[in-house]
Amino acid sequence: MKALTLYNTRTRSKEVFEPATPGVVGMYTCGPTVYAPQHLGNLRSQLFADLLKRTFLYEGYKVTHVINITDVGHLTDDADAGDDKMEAAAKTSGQTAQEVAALYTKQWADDRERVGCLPPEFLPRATEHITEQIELAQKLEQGGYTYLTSDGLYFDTAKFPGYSDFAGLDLEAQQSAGRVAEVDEKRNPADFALWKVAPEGVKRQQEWDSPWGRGFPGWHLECSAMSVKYLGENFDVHTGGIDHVSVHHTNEVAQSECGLGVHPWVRYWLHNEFLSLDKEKMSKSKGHVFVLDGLVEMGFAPLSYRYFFLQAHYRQQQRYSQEAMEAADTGYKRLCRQVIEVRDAPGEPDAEKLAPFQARFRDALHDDLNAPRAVAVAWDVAKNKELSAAGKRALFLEFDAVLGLDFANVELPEETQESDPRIDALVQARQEARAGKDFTESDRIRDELLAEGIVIDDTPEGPRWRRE
RNA sequence: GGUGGCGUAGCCAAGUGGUUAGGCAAGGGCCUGCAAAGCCCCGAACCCCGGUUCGAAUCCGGGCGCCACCUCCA
Repeated sequence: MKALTLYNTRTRSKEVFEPATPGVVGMYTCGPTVYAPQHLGNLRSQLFADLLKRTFLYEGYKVTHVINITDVGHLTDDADAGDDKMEAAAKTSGQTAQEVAALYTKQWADDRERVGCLPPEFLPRATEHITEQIELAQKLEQGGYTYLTSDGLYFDTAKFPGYSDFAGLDLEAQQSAGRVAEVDEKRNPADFALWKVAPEGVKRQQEWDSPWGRGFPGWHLECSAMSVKYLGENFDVHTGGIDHVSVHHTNEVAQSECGLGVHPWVRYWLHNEFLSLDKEKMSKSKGHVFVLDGLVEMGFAPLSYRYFFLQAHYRQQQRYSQEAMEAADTGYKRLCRQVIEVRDAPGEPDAEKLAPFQARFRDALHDDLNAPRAVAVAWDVAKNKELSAAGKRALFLEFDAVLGLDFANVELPEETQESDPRIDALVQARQEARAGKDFTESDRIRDELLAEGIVIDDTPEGPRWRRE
C-alpha cells in the first residue's frame, strides 16, 4: 500500500502527506464571494475540496475544515481599483449588501449539499472578522511591511524577498508586458491593499473604523486572518482554484509569513484546474452563467454532476458538454442500479475477496486523489462475478464514504405516472386490443398517441405512458 | 512578454517503458407480439517528425495545434 501522496503547489511536486499533528488535519478552502450565483466551475472547487476531506476522513484523520464566505472587500476591477463586488451587487439589486450575501450564501450552501459535499466545521464570514483582519494588518505595519497611500494601507512586496517564489513569478517580465495597470501611488504593481479607506464623502453600506481611517479590508486579508484564527498560525492544507495561485494565494502567503513570522505558513497547497464550457472558460464576467439548477432543469440529478466531476482528475481541465454530462448521468444511474441490486443483500462479506478491491481503491486515491481510477474500481466491483452480493454491498458502501454518491440511500425515481382520463382510456383500449392479439389496432393507438408526443412503455407492471 | 498544462479510439477520460483503465455512444444478443426500459457481449487508440531503448502513448529534441493563469474569476 502506497502512502497518501498529494501534489503540493508550493513545492511543485507530489509529496507524501503528513500532517503537523499525527492523526489531525486542518484544512482551509477558499470559498465564494457571495455577490452572485455560483456556477458549475465554482462547484468543482468545492467538490475537489470535499474529495480531499473525505479522503482524509477515510484514512482515519480527524479533519477541521474551514471555508470562508467573502462578503466584503473583493473588488470588481484589477488589483486595487474598481468597486467592491458586494456594494456593486447591492446597488444593482436594490437590496442591502447583507441581504445579497445571505441569499447567495444560502444558494451556495444548498448547491454544495445537493452534490454531496460535507459541511465545513467552520464557515467564517469576512464581515464578522474585521477585528482579526485589522490586527494582522497592524502586525504587518509594525513589522515595516506596509506603506500608506491616499486610499489605504498597502503591503510592500519589495519587503518580502520570497514574494515571487510561491507562484514562480517573473515580476520583471510581467511588468514589461504592461498588462498590469499601474496604480499611481503603488510602489510596485504587485503591491496590494490591506485596508482601503473609503473616499471622502462616499458612504458605503459596509465600512468600519480602523487605525488608517474608516473603510474596509482588502480581499486577501480575510483568508489569512480567518484561517489562522480557526486552524492556528501553521496549518496543513489550503485549497482553491488554480487561478488563485499567482495573486490571491501569493498575497496570502506574503502577508501571513511576514505578519506571523512563520515559514512555511501552510504545509500543503492544493489547487484544482478549471472546468471549461465549450472551450470557453466559465466565468461570471463573460456571461456564461451555468449553475446547478440549470442541470436540474434539464433533468439531471445533482449527484450526476458529482459523478461527472469524479470522472476527471482534479488537476486536469475538464471539458463540460451536454453529451459528456449525459454520459455521466447515464453512467451514474447504471452504477446506482448495480448498487441497489445488492444493497439489501444478507450475509457477511468475505474479507479476503474484498481486500484486492480495497487496495486498488486506496491506491488510486493515494496517487494524488485519482478519482477516475477509484470510480473504475467501483465499476469493477459492479461487474465482478466472483464477489458475493454481500461483498459488493460492503465495498460499495465503503467506497461511498469517499465518492459521496449516496449509495446507501439513493433511489432511482420511478417515471412519474401522469393521469389523464382521455389518454388513460386510450392506453386501456390498447391493452384490450393486445389481449385480443389485435396488434394492428394496438399499434395504431400507440402511433396515435405518439403523434401528440406521448410514448407508451410496456413494463412488467403494465403499460406506462409519458410525454416526450 | 512571462508561467503552467494539454493533444489517447464517435464523445468524456485514466494511464509516465513491456500486462484489458473506466464510463457514454455505436454495433450484436437476451427480453418484448413489436418497441421502450433493463441486462449481457463487444472497441489492439495514443497530433506530426526525429532520437534513446531489445521494447515508447509513456523518456529526450524539434514542429504543429489547443487551453489556462499573469486582470474580477474556482
